[in-house]
Amino acid sequence: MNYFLVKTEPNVFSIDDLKKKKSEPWDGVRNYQARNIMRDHMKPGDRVLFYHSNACPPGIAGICTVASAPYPDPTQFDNKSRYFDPKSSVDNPKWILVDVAFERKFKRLIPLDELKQYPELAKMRLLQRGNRLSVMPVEKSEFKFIETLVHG
DNA sequence: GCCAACGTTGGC
DNA sequence: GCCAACGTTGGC
Repeated sequence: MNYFLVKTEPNVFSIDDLKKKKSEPWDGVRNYQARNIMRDHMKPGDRVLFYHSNACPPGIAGICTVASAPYPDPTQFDNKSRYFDPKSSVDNPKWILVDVAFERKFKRLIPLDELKQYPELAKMRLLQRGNRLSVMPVEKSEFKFIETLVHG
C-alpha cells in the first residue's frame, strides 16, 4: 500500500463532485513528474489525500483511492478538450492517468496553515517552498498522522 | 490581481 | 546543450 496526495481546484472539481460521481479519471495532468507517479507508482487500492488548492482556505478535504491501473488520458486525443495535446498520438500516448474513487470527506477541512504547524509533517512535499507538483507521494506516517487529525 | 517559483519552449 | 522568454501554479 502506497500513499499519495492530489491537488485540485474545488471550483473545478471538488471532493463533493467526487462523492457524487464515485469515481473519476484524474485527467488533465500535464507534468512529467506527476504523470510518472501515476504511471509507475500508483496501484489500485492505494490511498490518496484529496487537496483543495486555490481555495479559501486551501487544505486537505478528504481521502480517495486509486481505482484503476494506469491508462492513457483520453483528453490528450480530443481536439475539443483544453487538455488536447497535438504532439501525442494513440500509438504513442504521452499522458497517463489513473481513476480515483471517493473514500471519505473529512468532517472538517484541514487548512494548509494548520498542516504547516505540525513538526510531524514538516517534510511533506506539499509544504516545501515553491512546490507546484499536483500529484505527489506522501509518507505512511504523514498520512496516518493526518487521519488522526480528523475523527469521523 | 500580484508575484515567486519553476517547468517548457525554441532560437542559436 | 545553453539559456532567455514565456506560461502555469497556487498562496496570498
